[in-house]
Amino acid sequence: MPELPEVETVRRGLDLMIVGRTITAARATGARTVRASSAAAVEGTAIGRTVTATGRHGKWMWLSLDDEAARLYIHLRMSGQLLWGPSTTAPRPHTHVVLEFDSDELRFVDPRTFGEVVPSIGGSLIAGVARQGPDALMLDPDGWHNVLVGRRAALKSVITDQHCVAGIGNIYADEICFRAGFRPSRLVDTLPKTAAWRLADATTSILSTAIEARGSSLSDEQYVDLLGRPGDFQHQHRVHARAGEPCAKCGTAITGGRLAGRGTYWCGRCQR
DNA sequence: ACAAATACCTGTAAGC
DNA sequence: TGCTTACAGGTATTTG
Repeated sequence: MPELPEVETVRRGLDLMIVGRTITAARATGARTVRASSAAAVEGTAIGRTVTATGRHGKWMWLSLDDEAARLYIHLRMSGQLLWGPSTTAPRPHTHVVLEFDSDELRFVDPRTFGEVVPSIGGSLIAGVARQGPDALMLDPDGWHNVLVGRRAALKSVITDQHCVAGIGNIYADEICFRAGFRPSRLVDTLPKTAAWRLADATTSILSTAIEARGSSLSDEQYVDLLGRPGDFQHQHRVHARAGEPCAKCGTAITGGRLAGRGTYWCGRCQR
């Protein structure tokens, strides 16, 4: 599922492929994908404009366009994909928004329609982005202290809450908890004073390594990059979806369970 | 004010 | 074989 490393991989692809190019046509046929505004608003914001830059905060990414401080914000949620290729490529089911760049096009494909494309004009932040906590890659130990202080919920619940810290989802939360040595269910107000340092180190290490590996693709291959290629970081997962396998550090079988309704994995010996 | 549960979706896989 | 059910999970909303 697209979390910060997958979104960043797609954003870097967009940087290479479409910055400097002009949108010659736009079609928004998926009503749910443009539910925050309308098909006309998305198409009208896009057509005729040149992409000047790309950006990302947490799991949101955007295209900056060349006048009126216009932007197109994109969130893939769980099953969303952005795919780039020649306009002659066969159309895929569940294609909800298409941006044409002469003979190439960018397609937003999303079977489960949780994803969104949101236009913005005049430099105003859209609501979904304005509510986000600090980006997970921007947090130092002091920042982590501020995320944790005053909270009592389970650690995994806090670090997957985008209002607290943006970009970490179910997969990377498990991997970060493992690297930091804390159980996902550990209540935040029982953490030691070193927790902010350990979480800062674990998060920076896991996320930056995952970006280098171009993200994680699980068995369903829901996540692929702009050119349809899966990522490689799933081979470096230590706990996520590895119930019963030996822990890489101590050999104890990895435990699988549920926390806050989500599949959760940890080592009962290395994580406390 | 905070935390837990639920709704929103479709494709896939397991169980009977 | 074919049906039903559970599960996958991000986030806004609802409930506790």
